[in-house]
Amino acid sequence: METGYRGIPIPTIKRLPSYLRLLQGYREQGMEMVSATTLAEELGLKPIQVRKDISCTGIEGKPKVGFVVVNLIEAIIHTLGWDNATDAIVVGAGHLGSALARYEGFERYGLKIVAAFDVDPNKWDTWLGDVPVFPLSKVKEYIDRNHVNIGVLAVPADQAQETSELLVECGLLAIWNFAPKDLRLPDHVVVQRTDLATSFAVLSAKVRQKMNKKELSSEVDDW
Amino acid sequence: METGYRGIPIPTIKRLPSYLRLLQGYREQGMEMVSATTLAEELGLKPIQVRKDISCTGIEGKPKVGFVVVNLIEAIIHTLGWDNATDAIVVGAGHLGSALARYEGFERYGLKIVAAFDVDPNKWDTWLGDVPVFPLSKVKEYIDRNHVNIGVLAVPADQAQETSELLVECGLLAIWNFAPKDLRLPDHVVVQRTDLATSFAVLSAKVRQKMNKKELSSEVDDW
DNA sequence: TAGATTGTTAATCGATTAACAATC
DNA sequence: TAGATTGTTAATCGATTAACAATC
Repeated sequence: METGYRGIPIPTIKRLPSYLRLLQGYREQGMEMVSATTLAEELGLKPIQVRKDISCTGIEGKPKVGFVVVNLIEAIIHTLGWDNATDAIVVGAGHLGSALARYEGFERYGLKIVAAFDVDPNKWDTWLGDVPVFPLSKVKEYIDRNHVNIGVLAVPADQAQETSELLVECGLLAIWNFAPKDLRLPDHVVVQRTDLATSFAVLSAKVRQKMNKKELSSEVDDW
Repeated sequence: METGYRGIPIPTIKRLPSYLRLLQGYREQGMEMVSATTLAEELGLKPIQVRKDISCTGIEGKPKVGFVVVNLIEAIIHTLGWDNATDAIVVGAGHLGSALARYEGFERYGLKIVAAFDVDPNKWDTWLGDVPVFPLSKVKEYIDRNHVNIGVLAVPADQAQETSELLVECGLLAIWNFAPKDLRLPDHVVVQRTDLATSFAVLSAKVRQKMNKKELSSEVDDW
C-alpha cells in the first residue's frame, strides 16, 4: 500500500534546530521580521535552501520583507513536535549518563528527563541534579506507572544490546542511543544514534580532505 | 582548476565506524573472513551498499568467500586516519566536558585528550581521570608547547563563539563543537558539530513519521 | 560444476541548486 | 516605480540501488 506521504526530508529536519536558535535570539532582540537571505548568511547556507526548508514548516513570507520571526519560531517548534513535552529516562548513570541527566538544555526541545537507572547500588537513591537514580530492576515498574516514551541509553557498549531489549520489552517507543554500538531492535522501535565515533570520523575525514586539498590547491566545503 | 578528487562520500565515512566495531568483534572471535552480505545483515544495510563502502577503503575481496577480516580492519582504520593518534584538549569542564575528558573510548579512534581548560578557578589543578584541568587563560601557552590539533568545545552556548575564536587564534585546526550553537569561523578551520538538538530533532521526526504511518495504514495509538 | 559473492556499469532516487515569474 | 525577496518549476548533483558479468 502506498501512502505517498514522505514527510519532511531528514536534512531539513537537521537544519531546523539551527534556524530555531537563531530566531529565538532575534526575538529576544526584538526583531519582528527576518529574510531567508539573512538566516542563510548567518548559518553559512544558501538562501534558496533556507526558503525550501521554511516552506516545509508551512509558513509563507512576504516578498521584499521576509518572514515573521515569531510565526517561524512557532512553526518550527510545531514541526519538530517540540510543543508537546515528552518524558524520558536515562539508562546508565556513568559519566555520560550523568551529564545527560543533568543537562538543562533538553527542556527547550520538549524533552524532560524524569529519572535515571543504573545497575550499580552505589548510585541508587542518589540525585543527578533534579533527577533521581533508581535500580535498573525497577525500570519496568517505573515506565508502567509513569508516562515515559523515550529511553536515553548511556550504558557501556557491551551492555547496550541487552539493555535496549529490556527497554523495548518495557514498552518504550524510541531509544536515543549514546552507546558506541549498533543496536538490532524490532522495526516498530525508533532508534537514534548519537555516536561519538561517527562524529569524530567525519571530523577526521574533513581534516584529511582539507589537508589533501591544501596540497592540491584550495577550497570547497561540505558537511 | 579541477582536481577531480572528491574524497570518500560523507555517508560512507559515517558507516565505517560501524563496520569497524563489528569487524573487531569478529576478529576477537577468531573469524578470518567475512562477506559483505553478513556485515549488511548485521547492520540492517543492503549488501550492495556495504560493498560500495568497502571499495572506498581499497580492499578487494574474493568471490564466494568475502573479505579478510584483519585486512578490512586495518584498511578502515587507515582510511579514517585513526592510525595516527591525535592530541586534543577539552575546553569547558562542566558536566559534559568532564564526561568527554573522562571518556576512555576515544583511544580507539586515535584521539587522545591531553588536557582540559575552564574559566572556573575551582576546577583548576583538579583531574578528570587522567586529564589535568588548567585555567583557560593558559590555553595558548599549552597549545604552543604541546602538539594539539583538535579542540573539543563543551562550553555554554553563549560562550561558544568567543571561545572557539580564541582556540582558532591559538592555532587549532579543528573544533569538535558540543555546544548548542552554530559557530562562524574562518574557512580554514574544520568544525564538526555534535548537536544534541539536531539529533533529538531527528528522533522526534522519526517518531512522528512512524505514528503518521500507523494512523494511515490501520491502528490508532494514543500517547 | 553450481552457486554464492564480488566489482562495475547503468538506472533510480532524493536533495540541492538554478532560473524566473510573482509580489510587496 | 524599482528592487529585493518570495515560491515554484526545472536542472543538476550525488548517493543508493539494480543489473549483470567475472570469479573462486
